[in-house]
Amino acid sequence: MSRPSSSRASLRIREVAEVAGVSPATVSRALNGTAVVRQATREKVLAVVDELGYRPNRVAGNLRRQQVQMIGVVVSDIENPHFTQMVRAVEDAAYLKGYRVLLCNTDEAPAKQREYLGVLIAERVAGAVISPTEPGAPEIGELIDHGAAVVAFDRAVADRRADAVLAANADAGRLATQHLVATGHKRVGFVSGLLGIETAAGRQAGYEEAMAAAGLPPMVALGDFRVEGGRRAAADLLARGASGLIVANNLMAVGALKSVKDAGLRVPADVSVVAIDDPPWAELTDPPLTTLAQPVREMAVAAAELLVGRLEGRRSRPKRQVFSFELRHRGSCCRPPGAAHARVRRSKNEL
Amino acid sequence: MSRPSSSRASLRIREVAEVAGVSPATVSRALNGTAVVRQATREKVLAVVDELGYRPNRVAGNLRRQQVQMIGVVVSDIENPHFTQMVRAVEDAAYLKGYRVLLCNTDEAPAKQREYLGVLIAERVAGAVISPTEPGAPEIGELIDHGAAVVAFDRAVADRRADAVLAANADAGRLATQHLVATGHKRVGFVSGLLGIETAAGRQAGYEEAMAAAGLPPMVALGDFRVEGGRRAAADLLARGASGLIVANNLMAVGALKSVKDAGLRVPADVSVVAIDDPPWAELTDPPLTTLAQPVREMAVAAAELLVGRLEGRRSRPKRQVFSFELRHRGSCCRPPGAAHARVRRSKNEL
DNA sequence: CTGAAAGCGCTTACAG
DNA sequence: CTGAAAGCGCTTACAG
Repeated sequence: MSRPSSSRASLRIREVAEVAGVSPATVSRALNGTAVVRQATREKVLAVVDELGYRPNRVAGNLRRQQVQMIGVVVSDIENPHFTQMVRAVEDAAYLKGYRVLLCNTDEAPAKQREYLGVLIAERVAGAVISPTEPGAPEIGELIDHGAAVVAFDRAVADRRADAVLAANADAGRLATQHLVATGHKRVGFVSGLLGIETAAGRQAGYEEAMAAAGLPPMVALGDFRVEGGRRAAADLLARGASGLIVANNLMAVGALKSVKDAGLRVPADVSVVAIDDPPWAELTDPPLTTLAQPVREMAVAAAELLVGRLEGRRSRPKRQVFSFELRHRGSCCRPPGAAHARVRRSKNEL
Repeated sequence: MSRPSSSRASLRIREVAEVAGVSPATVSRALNGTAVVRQATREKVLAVVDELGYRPNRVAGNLRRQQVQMIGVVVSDIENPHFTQMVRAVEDAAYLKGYRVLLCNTDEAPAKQREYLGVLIAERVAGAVISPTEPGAPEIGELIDHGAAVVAFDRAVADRRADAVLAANADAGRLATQHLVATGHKRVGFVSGLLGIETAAGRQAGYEEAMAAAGLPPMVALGDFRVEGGRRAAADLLARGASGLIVANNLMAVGALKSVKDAGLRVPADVSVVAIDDPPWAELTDPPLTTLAQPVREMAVAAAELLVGRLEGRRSRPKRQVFSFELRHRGSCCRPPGAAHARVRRSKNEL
């Protein structure tokens, strides 16, 4: 049982050494197990450490060892369930390996990304998982120059030295489109994400390709990967007569569902909806949402493993892993309202 | 425009000083603005810094300054939307003040909490926002001994020197109960949280008090604050004939809704449900969920402000702020099935 | 197996 | 306004 003195806060390794009757070097060795220490000496030291409540100052250790057991996680917004899951999985893996997680939200703002990357460089973190807003930011290369292991998540980075864990975004757009087309839809609208973001562009490209292959004209409305933009874009597409909606991410799906309701329409009777991303609430909506799910957890684990692999010194050429989406059939798609169905129907009541 | 040399990674302040023709002290002063530097000198220094791509090593600075601009955020699980919101709001406030956020998930495991608190002490963080799993852990006091500002969030800590931002949990239990009782329910069940967690205990106490005041017998089933425990506990209460369910947190609400569905019952026709916590998906469920919402964002901002206040040196006796819940009427409550209604009704279809 | 000494890369009294 | 020197608290070659 430790019974720390009240002044433990200012304790340095020297005090511990004096009390234990050894040198600071021996205390360090006993504590870190970095060299052989006589059993009795070690026990004495540890007893004194415990008794005094000594807590080695890691900041000093980090400087001396030229090593910081910390990794940065850079995402647009941890409140996006996609990134929440990712961050959690990375934290788990990091924790097991003795690394800490520094959380950085960029809000898709290049300036904020740059600033946070600057912080990661300055703090000399051992590595970073980055879902870049600006994939070509020079700070990413700088971070790598400084010896950090970098894994791009969701979106590639320009620097070729980084590992990457990506999802097959074009496939997602294509699969969603093919699903709606096969169900009988001809007027399939796409609620797109922020222009210039790789995941958004890929998903849209897959959609356009599949529409072209089906001989159908594309209908795209620009969203912003957020709830409100999704609502507006979906409203636009509904006004243009879309009977099926593909929504490029989970936040915009919330907006799109609202928009359908606002228009007095019903899912799926009047409008079929497929969302890309599979948030935890997809099963809870009315009706449950058909989605294209990416294996976020697996992807995060892969990212963490790539990172830890490099942190532990395994060298190899940069790796790029691409994960597949999976269509999860739930209740938000059916045949479009045709001859047998009224085009627009009022929702029964709002409750 | 900077055109950094390829060896910028190993640059130290000394090299910069040599190139600029000044001493390291002057470079430091020019960079930090901690003392007056002649205009021309400063410009020369900054030009060289930019040209060489010099990035001061913050680990060294932290050690020298005896100050780390980092705060720890300790929660059970960032995937719980309640904590996701909290962490995000704290990160925002921290970012504005120049502090970084170290993310710590404890999974309600005292051992993990202790280990992470040990990390925060060792890293000599400036402060921490803690939603404790073990409110009496000695590491909390140690952290404060080491000069860190500590704010307890959601749950109080034993150490009296910490600030606290809490919610009126007993009120939440009471309000939920009174709402169901006023709606006509007599068999109101309570899906409780983990025994020993303050928020769980408070919410349950409010429920029991309100039931007693209404002359009704309490019906409690033990959950665990997670989805699966909520499902089991709700199933138990339904089997015992509950017509109304109060669920002690948002994760268990997901389980409780599943459980109602599994039993072939419908919300609210057969069973009314009130959830404590107001997750983002509460509006999306079928029907939308009536909840007791706490102002998480406001609470997180309050926590961050208390923290920053102490970090910036404002001393005062520990503060304790208690926030109120608000009943958000949505669609998951109505009169219990009485003479006019069949007790059990099959759900129409599952789709 | 252990200690004395150097040094990680900064910042900051101190002196001028 | 600027520089030389000390020192933050560790860890680790080096010597014994």
